[in-house]
Amino acid sequence: MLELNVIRREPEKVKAGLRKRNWKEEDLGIVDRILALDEQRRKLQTQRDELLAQSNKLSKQIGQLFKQGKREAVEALKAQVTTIKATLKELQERKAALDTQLEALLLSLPNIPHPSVPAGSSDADNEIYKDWSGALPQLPATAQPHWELAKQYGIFDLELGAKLTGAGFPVFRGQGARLERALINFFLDEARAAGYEEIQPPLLVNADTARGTGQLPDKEGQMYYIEKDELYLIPTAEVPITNIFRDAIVPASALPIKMAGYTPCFRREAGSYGAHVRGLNRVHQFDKVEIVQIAHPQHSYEVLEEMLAYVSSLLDKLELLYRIVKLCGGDLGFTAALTYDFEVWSAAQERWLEVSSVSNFETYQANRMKLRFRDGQKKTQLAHTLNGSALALARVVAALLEQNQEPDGIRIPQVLVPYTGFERIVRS
RNA sequence: GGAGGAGUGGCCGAGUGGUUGAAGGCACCGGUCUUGAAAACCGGCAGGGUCGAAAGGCCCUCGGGGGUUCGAAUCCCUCCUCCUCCGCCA
Repeated sequence: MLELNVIRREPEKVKAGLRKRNWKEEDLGIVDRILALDEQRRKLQTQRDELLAQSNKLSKQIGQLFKQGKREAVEALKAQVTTIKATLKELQERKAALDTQLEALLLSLPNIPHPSVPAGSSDADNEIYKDWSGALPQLPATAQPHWELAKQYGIFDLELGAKLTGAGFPVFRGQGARLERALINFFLDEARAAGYEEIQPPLLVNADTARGTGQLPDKEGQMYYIEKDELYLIPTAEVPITNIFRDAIVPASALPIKMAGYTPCFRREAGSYGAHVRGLNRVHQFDKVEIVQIAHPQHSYEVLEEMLAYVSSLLDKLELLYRIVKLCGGDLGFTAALTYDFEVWSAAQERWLEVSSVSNFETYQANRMKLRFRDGQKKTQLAHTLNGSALALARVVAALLEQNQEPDGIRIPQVLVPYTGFERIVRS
């Protein structure tokens, strides 16, 4: 949620941000509507507060008079307060209505893109931030996409998942399951070495938590919802981990706070069709290690760089080819100010697969969560939140399988061997 | 799931209708003292909204919501959470 005082102070900047997100001119009026509502709300509140002050004062007097036993005076004042209360009730109702309206409008406003975010309407307009420098490898003509390899080597089984649950729920088996577990452990160990506290959060969250990071109300349809208990399955560990600090005030000296956690992620997303969703390209449940940082506003972009370097180091260690893409205004998520995607080269599919998304949300999430820090004096200030996948497993597995396929098996990157306990995946 | 108990500021804890946004203690911050530190002493120390150039004023918040009352941390209703016992269970 954008800060109201930012909208008050710089409405034009907010509108410019919305334009970058390709909002139509006629929709920008929301900013003015918010300002108008805010103005009304403040007026109403001033009136209300004055009446409350009067009534509080009279009530205190009544208390004193009562002690002195002045019954008639008490009755007269009581009548006065009752009159005030009647007016007050009406004001309260109007204010509550305004508050609700204002809140709804504020929730519907996305974050303002960082100045460096390129213009554009779709992923085709994203800027290549760091390209793969070498030549893309040519696999032999016999090379298989990962879903074929999965069948040959018994790595995962989507049909079996469909039997147990439905489409998009892979069942990993044998060496495939061990590879999955190896990657999770590798990523967690790396994160710990980089100074992240390991977190194991709940996989189900309540509405307050889902709202805090911005999944509600914007992306309600993307989450699985358990109606009976009013709980949501997490689409990413970002949600519970960032919300650890919801309604918290931390000392400035504690920043940056670094946390990492492994969780399965659940996505209902309708998705597209065809080859782009085959195999592990797009599934309803996948594993991911997420890194989250809570940073001082002055340093959050340095932190973002640090996170980029960290994710790069993981991909380097896994010997995967990747590039980094800076998302354009049209592709940028609702809550992010700046996002870099990491895309890994899927050799057999001859396309780039997104394996990580690293974002700075500035104060957008913090404002919803009331996540603040206390600076030098007494004042509290909203912190910046950042997160990134480090990494999303399913697609990393897809790329690893394809890139490392050899006639007699699939080679495991050196760094993973201590985790898998085997050097090759072979036909069973 | 059943029965009982409890939820007060960063923590402990007093407070059962009238200057209580809340005693006292701990922690923390500043100061005095000290060569320095500790101890002792003095002072400060909730968040938010709103008005104001500022100083400061006013309003809201004692688990959440609603109600009774001129007035509620204190009474009533409801929901949530935690604890104890029983049941069930990985």
